[in-house]
Amino acid sequence: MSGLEARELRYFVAVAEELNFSRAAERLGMAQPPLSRAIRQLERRLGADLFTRDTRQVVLTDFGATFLEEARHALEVLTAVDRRARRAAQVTPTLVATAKPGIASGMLRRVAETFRALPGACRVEIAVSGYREQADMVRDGRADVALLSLPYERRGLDSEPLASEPRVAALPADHPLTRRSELRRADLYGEPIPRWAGASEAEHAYWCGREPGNDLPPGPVVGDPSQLLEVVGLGQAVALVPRSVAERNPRSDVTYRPVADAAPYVIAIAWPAGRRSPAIARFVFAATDLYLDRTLVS
Amino acid sequence: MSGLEARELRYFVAVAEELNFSRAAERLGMAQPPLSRAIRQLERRLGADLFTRDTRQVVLTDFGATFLEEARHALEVLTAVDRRARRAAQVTPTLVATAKPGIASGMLRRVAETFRALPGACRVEIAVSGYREQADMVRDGRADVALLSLPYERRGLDSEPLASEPRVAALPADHPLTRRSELRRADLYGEPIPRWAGASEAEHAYWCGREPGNDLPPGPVVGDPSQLLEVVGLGQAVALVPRSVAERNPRSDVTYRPVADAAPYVIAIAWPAGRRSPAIARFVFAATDLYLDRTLVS
DNA sequence: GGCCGCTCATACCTGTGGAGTATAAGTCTG
DNA sequence: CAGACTTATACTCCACAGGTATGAGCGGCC
Repeated sequence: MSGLEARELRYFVAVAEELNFSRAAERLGMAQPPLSRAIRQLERRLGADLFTRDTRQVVLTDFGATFLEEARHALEVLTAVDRRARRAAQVTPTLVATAKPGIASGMLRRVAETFRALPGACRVEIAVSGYREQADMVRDGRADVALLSLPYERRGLDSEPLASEPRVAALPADHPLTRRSELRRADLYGEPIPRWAGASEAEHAYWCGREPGNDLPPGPVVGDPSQLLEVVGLGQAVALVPRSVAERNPRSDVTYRPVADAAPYVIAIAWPAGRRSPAIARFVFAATDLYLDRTLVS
Repeated sequence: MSGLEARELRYFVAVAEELNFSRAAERLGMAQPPLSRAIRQLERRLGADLFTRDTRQVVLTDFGATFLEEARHALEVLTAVDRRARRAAQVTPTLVATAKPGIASGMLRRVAETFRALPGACRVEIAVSGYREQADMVRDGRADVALLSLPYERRGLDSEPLASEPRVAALPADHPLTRRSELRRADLYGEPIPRWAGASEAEHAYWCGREPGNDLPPGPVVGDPSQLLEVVGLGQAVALVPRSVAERNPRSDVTYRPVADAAPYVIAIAWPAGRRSPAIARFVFAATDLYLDRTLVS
């Protein structure tokens, strides 16, 4: 009756990931028998087996597989709460903000300055984050707010768009389309388009300038803008990039052309869903006050 | 180092709600001293006090207040995981679906029928739910999916719009506007408009036919459609209602008129964010297959 | 085929720490 | 100032998380 305990979830996830009680126990810094017992107890409490195990191998049941997602989610929330609380508990409470490297870090600095000028503002720390890592940092509590670009994975986040800029096509310098001064999305259909590493279907569709669900042209997988431009320069693909990226990366082997009907590049501020602490609220206010409804100038 | 435990959060929330260690302990079915100790320990682990207490009264610190929101959220997720897991563990796994009473329960029955015809479908239970309670039921795990109407509180939910119908103005029979055969939103500006009990600003703005943030006319608070129509019939307010509500409620003291530019009434299917279990996926598929892009006929 | 190596389960023991009881100590009230 | 309320402290206790030793099932291998 007493409800799930976080410890049980941590144990279960470890076993589910290792699919081996001994290794999982080692990872948890405990012995194997109590771990086996704890899992049995969890199974009794839930009312169904999580694993089918013989002495040779352990596999998740269907029920175990769905419960694994649930358990991971609950633990993610729990660690995020823990991290944010520990940060808020410090003698000098610190708001951690993060942004994608590049343009947004300039925006972020300015938002942070505005925030610090507000009454009741606290210390702000700007955390560096890898490409596309911002949303995860907010979700797992390593950061309180993030500037990130659409379309990002919104699950578990509240957000507010701040600024946008048009996207342009990056074409190999000798591509036939460079003869036109302006393109439309449809002109790129059929061209290979790079896929961002780890991008979801919806994100990839956005970068291709298409609606999700359509067949998407295959293309090389890239991890950052310079890789992307390299791939374009080599003639292996075409791509849609924010105009500011184009302006900061003039290359003789890449030609940029406006795309009239491409959805703009949007930068939004995001924070943990529903967690509008005073500090976060003030920071979001500072950001929207500075940028809302203004077009991003490169 | 070992991370937050659910038990600690339950204790903390109980004390924060009672603001009294003895009563909280009683509610938790335990004695007061261990509860005091547990809270002290939690405070040590987090690194700051949650309460300021003298022997006469207990009050939340600022830190405690923000942590209360966090703790409630984490516990909500945890209980939801628990409830869904226990349901999935049953010998006959059962998907629980809910909807607002009225039109949607008809839709829900049909979606459930379609779902049951799919290969691999499980048992479906249709849960009754109070007005505006559907989203909460999904969030706290009492239901797996819900049919609800926009704009609902999206936090923690994924959703897909299913059907829509136009909204019409409900006017007192002797109101001057009844002389016109069709209205526009602006015609209602300045009229008192009922406020749904518990509605957020954004929701209220939708029911007023206005953008959020504008000044909203004050009006009586109502809890269900019949209350709302009563208030309109008495001449105390005007309101926007879905056309089907108008058709099912002919009243001599209320006159309905189309409103050309009012945002339509939208019914969506919602499920726990990111938790796309096979059963939920199939149910959402059944719903979109039946209704997507069709206009709701009363 | 019998041995070995690997797994998880069972049995039993141990110690930590969560929870109980009794009581002190503080503060407001009449 | 006594009494009614609080929460905190000091202890005792025992449940249960966790450890150790060992059994038991299943393959692979010489």
